[in-house]
Amino acid sequence: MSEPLAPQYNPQAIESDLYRFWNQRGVFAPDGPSDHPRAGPPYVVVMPPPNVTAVLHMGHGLNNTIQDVLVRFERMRGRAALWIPGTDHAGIATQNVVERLLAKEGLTRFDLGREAFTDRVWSHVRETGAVILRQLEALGCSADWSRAYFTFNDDLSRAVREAFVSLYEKGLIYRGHYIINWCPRCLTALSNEEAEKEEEEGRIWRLRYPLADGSGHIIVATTRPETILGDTGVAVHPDDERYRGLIGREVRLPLTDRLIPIVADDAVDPEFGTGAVKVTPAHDPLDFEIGRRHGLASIDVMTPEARMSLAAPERFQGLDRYEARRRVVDEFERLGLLEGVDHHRHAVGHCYRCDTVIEPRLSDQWFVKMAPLAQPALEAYRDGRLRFVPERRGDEYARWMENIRDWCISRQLWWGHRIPVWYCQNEGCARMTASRTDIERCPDCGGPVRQDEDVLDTWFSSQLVPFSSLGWPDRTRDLDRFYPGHTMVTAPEILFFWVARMVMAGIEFRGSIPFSTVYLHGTVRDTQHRKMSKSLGNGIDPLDVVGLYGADALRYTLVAGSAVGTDVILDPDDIESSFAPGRNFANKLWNAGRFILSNLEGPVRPLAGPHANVIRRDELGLADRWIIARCDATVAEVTEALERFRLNEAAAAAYRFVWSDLADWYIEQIKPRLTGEQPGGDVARAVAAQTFDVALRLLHPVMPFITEALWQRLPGRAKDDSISVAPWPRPDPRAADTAALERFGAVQELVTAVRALRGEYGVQPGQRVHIRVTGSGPAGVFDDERDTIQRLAKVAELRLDQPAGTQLGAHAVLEDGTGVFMPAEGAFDVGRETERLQKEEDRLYRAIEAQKKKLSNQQFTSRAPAEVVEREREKLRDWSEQLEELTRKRKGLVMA
RNA sequence: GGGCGAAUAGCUCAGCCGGUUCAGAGCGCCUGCCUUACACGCAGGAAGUCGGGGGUUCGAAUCCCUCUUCGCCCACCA
Repeated sequence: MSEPLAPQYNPQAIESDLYRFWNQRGVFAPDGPSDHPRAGPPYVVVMPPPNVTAVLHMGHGLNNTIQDVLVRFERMRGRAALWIPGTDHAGIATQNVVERLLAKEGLTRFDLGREAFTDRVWSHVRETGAVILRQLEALGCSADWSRAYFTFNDDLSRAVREAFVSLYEKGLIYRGHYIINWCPRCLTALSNEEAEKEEEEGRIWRLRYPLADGSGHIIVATTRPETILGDTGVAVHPDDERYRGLIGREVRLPLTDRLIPIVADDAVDPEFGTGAVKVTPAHDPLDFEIGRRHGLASIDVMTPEARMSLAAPERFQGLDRYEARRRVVDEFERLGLLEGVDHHRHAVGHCYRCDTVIEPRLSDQWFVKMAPLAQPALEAYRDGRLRFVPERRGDEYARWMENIRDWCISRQLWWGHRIPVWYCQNEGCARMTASRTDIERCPDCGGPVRQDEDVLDTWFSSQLVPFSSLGWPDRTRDLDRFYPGHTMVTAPEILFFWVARMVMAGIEFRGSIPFSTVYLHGTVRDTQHRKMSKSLGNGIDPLDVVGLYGADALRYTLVAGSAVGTDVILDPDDIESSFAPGRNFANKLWNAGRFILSNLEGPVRPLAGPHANVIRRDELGLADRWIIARCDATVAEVTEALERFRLNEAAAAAYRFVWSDLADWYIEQIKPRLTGEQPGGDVARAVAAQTFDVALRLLHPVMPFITEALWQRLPGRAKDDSISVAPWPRPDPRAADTAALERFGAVQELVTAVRALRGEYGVQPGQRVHIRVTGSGPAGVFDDERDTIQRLAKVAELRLDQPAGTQLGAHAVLEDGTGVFMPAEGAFDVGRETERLQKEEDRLYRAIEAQKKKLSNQQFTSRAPAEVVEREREKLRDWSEQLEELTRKRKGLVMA
C-alpha cells in the first residue's frame, strides 16, 4: 500500500487514470496485453452505434453498461473478448439537426448547396463523435478503440457499395414507381418502419358523388377529403348488391369537372364505410393497386411539402393539406353533397424523426426485395440458432419476418451514402449502371453519365456493421476470426430497423447470422414512466452522474435496476436518491477495502497451493469456514446469473455478499483476531484477503474502476497487474460447508435476538448484559462461539442450557424454540421500563378514546370528506395496534 | 382490429416451471447510536388481504378463467 486511502470514496481521483492505464496496457484488445495473452475462443459484441446527432443520454448509458458487463465477464473468463465500438452517421437525424442549426442563422441547406452543406455536417459530426467517444470512456467501456468504426467512413462506404451492387446484380434491388411514406417536412421518402403508426381520433366524411347522367349518386367515405382532387375512380366490391347496377358507369367528380368510372374490385370491403371507395392512385397504396388493376390514371395533387399542387383546381393550389381538407368539405357542404361526418379512430403515420404526419406519395424510389432475405432469417430463429432475451421478443421478430414488405431504401437527403447508380445521359441509350466504383462514362455507349441524386437509408449501412466493421468486403483476418459474433445488446425500438436487418444481411453476405443472442434491454424512464427525452426535459445526463458519484455508482444503479424485460425508472428530480444505491455501495466497498487492506501489511499466509506455510483446513474457525462457503455460493450465483443475462441478480448477489456477509459479519467477527486480542489473526487476514479478492473480481464487470483500484492494492500484485484480465473465480465444490452455514447462522440468529431485546427494552448502548439461553445451539455452537456472541451482542455473561429462573427480565424465542432470556438486573430498570411503557400505553389509550369519540360524532363523519374520515379511521387502527404491541412488551417483562 | 406483457410495502422493483430463503431488496419512514473501515455508516423497528372476482389443488403471489387499469408491438379497412 502506497498512500492512505480516503474514508470517502472519491471516484474522480481514480477513474480517468485507471482508464488510461487499461488502454495503454492493452487489456481491451481481444488478445490482451502481450505479456498476459488470452488464448480462449473469441467473444464478440458489436456496439449499437450511437447517432452522431448529439451526445449520449441515459439510454446509451444503460446500453453500453450492459455490454461492458458482458464483455468484461467473458474477458475475465479468458475469452478473446472483442467489443467493437462505433458511431452512426444517422442520415436523416443528423441532417435535421444541422438544418436546425442553420435555421438559427437564417439559412437552409439549399442556400449552402449540397457540397457545402455536407461539409458543414461533417464538421458537426466530428465534434459530437469525439464527445461521444469521451463519454464512452467515462463510462468505463472496455471497447477496442483501435477497431472503432463510423458508418460513413471510407471503409464502411465501400462495404455499402459492395452490398448495394451485389443485391442489385442478384435482382434484389430494384427501382420502382410506388406509393411510399413521405415526410413533407423532411422532404424524403421513409421506410415503413420509419413511419410510426399512432392511433388518433379522426373523422370520416361521407360524400356524394353524382352519377354523370344525373340519375342519382353514390356515397363514398374518406378520412382525407383533400385527396378527392386526385380521384380517378370509385370502387365497389363486385358482389355488392347495392352497387351492382352502377359498375361501369361514371360519376362527375365534384369540385372538378372530371368524369371518373365506377369499377369493381375485390379489395373493397363492403362492410366498411359505405362500401364505396374513392380511388386516388397517387395518394394511397390500396388505391394505387386498384388504379393499376383498372387502368386508372394517377393524379398527384400535392407538392412535396404537402400543399395542393398545380394538378389541383386553381383555387386550391398552394393550400396546405389540412386547409385544403377544410375547403373541400366546405364546398361539399355548400353543394349539398356532404352526406355526413363521423368520429373515427384510426392509425396515422408519423415521421419517426420529426413527428410530422406522413403523406403517402407516389414516386420513384429504390427498394430491396425482402422476402428471399427474410426466409433464412426466420429459419435461423425457428431452429434456435438465433435466440432472444427476453424470449418473447422473438415472436415479434418472427411476425415481422413473416409479414415482411419490400424496403424503400432511397432518401431524398444530402447526408448519406449516395446511391451508386449512374444514368446514361445519352437519350438513345438511357442505361442505368450500378457500380462499385465511380464511373464517368456509360459502359454501353460511352456517353456522359449522371449519378443518382438520392442517398441510402442510414440503416442500409448499419445493417452491415457486424462484418463491415471487420474489414468486409475484404477478406481480412479479423473477419475470419471475429465473424460471426455472439451477443447483440440493444433497445427494443430498433429490433426491426436494425437487428432484423443485420440478421438478413449477415446471412446474405457472410452466410451466417451475425450473433447468436439478442439481448433487448428496457427503456430508461422517469417516475411517470415517460421515456427520458430531451424534448420533455426529463433526461438525466450520464456524465452528470459520473461527475457526482462516479461511473461505478451509475453502472451499479443501472444494472441493479434492470431486470430482464423491464424498464429502468429514474427520478430526474432526485438524482441523489436515484443513484444512492450505487453511490452508497461503492463507498461501502471502498471502506471495507480500506479496512482489509490496512490489515494486510506484512506477509499473508496463503490459503491454498504448494506452499510450506499454507493455512491448514483445521486452522479455520467457524466464521472463516462460513465466509468461505458464502463466498463460494456467491461465485456460483453471480456466474450463473451473468450466463443467463440476469445482470441485476448478479449485482444483487455480489452486493449481499459484500455488505451483509463480509462487512456486517465477517469483518466484525475478525476485528479482535486482527488486533491480537484473540488468536487466529493470520488466518483471518488470509481469509479476508482471499474472499475480498473474489468479491472484487465478481463485481469488476459491473464496477470496473473501484474494483481495479482496490484489487491492485492487494498484496502480491505486480505493478502492471490488472483485475480486468484476472481470472474469473470458479466455484470450488470443496468449499461447500453446510455445517458451517448452519452453525454460523445460529450464531447470527442469537446475536440478532439479543440486539433486538436490547433495543426493545431500552438497554443503554454501551451496557453489557447477561443472557441465559435454554439450549446451546446446533452441536453446541453457542458454547464454541461464545466470544463472538458476547462481543457482537455486547453480552457480559452468556449462560447456556439454563432452565427458567425466577428473575425479572425480557425474553425472546429463536426459530427452533430456543428461549433467550435477558435478566433486567444490571441491564435495565424493570420498574422504570414498566412505567415508561405504562405511560406510553396511557397516552395512546387516551388518544384512542378521543379518536373514537371523534369518529362516533355524526357531524364529523357525515360532513367531512370521505378520505379525511378514512384517514382518521386509519389513525385509530394504527394506534390500537401500537397499544397492543406496547402491552405485549410490558407483559414480556416477566419472571423467567 | 390482431398479438404480447405488467399490476407485490409510501416509491422503484425482485420472487412467479405451486409447498424450507415466500411474503423480500433498495430508497423513504420511526427509535437509538459519531462502537478506532464506512453517518454515503451501525443496531433495531413499523409497513403489503401479493389489482378485483371465480376456479384447479391437500396447499397459489406462483397454474387456469374473467373483470378493471396501465404498457409494448403489429395493422392498406378507405
